[in-house]
Amino acid sequence: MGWTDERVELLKKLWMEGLSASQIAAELGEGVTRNAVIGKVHRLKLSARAKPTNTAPRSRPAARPSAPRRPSTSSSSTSTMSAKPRVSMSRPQVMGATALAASPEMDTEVYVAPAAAELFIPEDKRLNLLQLSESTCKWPIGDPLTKDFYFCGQHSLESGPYCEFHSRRAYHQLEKKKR
DNA sequence: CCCTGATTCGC
DNA sequence: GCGAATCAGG
Repeated sequence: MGWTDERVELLKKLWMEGLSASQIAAELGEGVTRNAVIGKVHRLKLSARAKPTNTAPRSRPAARPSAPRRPSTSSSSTSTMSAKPRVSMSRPQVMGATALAASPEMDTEVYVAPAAAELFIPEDKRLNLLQLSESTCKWPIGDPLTKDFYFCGQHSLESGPYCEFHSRRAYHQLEKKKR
């Protein structure tokens, strides 16, 4: 779908209201990605959303060595393809003053706090060192010097040695700690 | 990992 | 003009 006047206006409005590109894309409907939104925003020259008192130096040589762009026709490269439609994503995710701008459906949502509950592994699910396997979460729990030590043991992700919960946890800690 | 906007460039 | 891919950052 092209950019009709209406859609452009909505884009402008939402952008100026401070919504993120992905949120605007979701608002505009299917077939519109956040990249499309950002691209359009740039073309409209309304990038500067809020510039109180500062001349942004815009220092960025950017880097585009010579990597091949889109492979027009995705031939059959024999490998495990894991498609991720990225469509079923509708997340309010409150941020700043943006939240009240778009709210098609404000339902009575019940928020169930995850927290500690997910960290508790029933005894019959705990694993010792010898019980670990490829698809087993290797997140250690407890004191290794004590009998009170075991591994998470949940089914681990393809992308790592941990289950979803612990994988996320490990990552965040690492990035934050990173130098 | 999740996400953000910015940029480039084939179409 | 459009937007996917990529970059750079949080």
